[in-house]
Amino acid sequence: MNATVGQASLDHESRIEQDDHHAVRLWLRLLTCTNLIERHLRSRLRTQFDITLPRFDLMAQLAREPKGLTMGDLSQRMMVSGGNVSGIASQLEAEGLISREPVPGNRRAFCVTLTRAGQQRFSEMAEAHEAWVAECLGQLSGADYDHMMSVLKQIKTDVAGIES
Amino acid sequence: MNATVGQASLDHESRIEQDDHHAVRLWLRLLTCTNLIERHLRSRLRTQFDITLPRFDLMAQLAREPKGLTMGDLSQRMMVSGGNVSGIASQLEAEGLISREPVPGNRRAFCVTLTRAGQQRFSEMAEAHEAWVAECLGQLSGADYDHMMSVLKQIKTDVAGIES
DNA sequence: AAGAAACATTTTATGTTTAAAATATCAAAA
DNA sequence: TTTTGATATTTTAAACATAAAATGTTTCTT
Repeated sequence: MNATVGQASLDHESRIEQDDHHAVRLWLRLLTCTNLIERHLRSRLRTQFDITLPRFDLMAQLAREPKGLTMGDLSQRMMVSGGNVSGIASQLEAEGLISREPVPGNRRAFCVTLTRAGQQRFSEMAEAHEAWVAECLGQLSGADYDHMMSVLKQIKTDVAGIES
Repeated sequence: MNATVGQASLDHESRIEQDDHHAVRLWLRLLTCTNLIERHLRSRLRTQFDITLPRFDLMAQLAREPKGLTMGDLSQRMMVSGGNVSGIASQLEAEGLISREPVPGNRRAFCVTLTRAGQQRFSEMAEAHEAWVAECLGQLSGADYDHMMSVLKQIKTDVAGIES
């Protein structure tokens, strides 16, 4: 009894294990893809603009918010630790690409904005960056694109819902 | 002329720009999802097993190849630099979880394998790890799963095809 | 065999990232 | 007021990551 190993004969427990394996396989592929693209973008940013991905990322966040962001905002949006933002911002400030000015009503916070030079520099990089990303993901059909967006949104929700 | 801004009236150039924006949006969502999951797994590995993700990753590669792998193999499979593997392996070796033995026919290479303790330890971690991943990705339907796998495969191919 | 080239790994220097401790500020209650 | 607790940031220490140089081994050519 129970000698058949075909898929139809799998008991509940085995099916769960099977699903777990599937999930891991999907996770690994997801990770590999993301790493590949990230590595590609990182390398292009370095060779073409002599900038690192984290620095570009910080500038991108600021470019979206002309009124500026606090260090904490940046940390949250970039999903990295505060100490990390602190270091990256110091460098960008030293290069004159961003400015950190005190917030009138709150002496704890800094308001970080792109300087004029930073805006200029970023707009050049952003155009190239968009093209590089399109090179990586532009082959997808509209349907594939929509499907990915919706599935990823669900994953995002699922993960956020897990109690830590 | 050309006053209409509806989607149907977009010229070729605008449509390309539009697609580029779409690609960036998909890329950012992909990145966010991956980071969320990676962060989650990293944190669980630390709290439950007091191990880092790179160390777990190295052990996972070895667990799949009972005959062992060389340092170069590990570097390639983990997609990190050789020096990096060297450092991580040293630590795992010091903890007695892996062993590095010379290869009979090739005095340049080392054959890295899990020790018995390493196998034991890894199998405990792997079971938990699978469940955590399933927690993140297990809500997807079979169709969603298949679709993701195929789209990600295509992306992988596309990116690999870009001349660096 | 001798030399050149490729290979496998480690070491070194530099930089990134995180968690946690330290510093300083603010807001509200006793 | 002053204490408490929350907030915003920086600093520090440890792990991780890369590139490039150094070391030793193998293979290929001549």
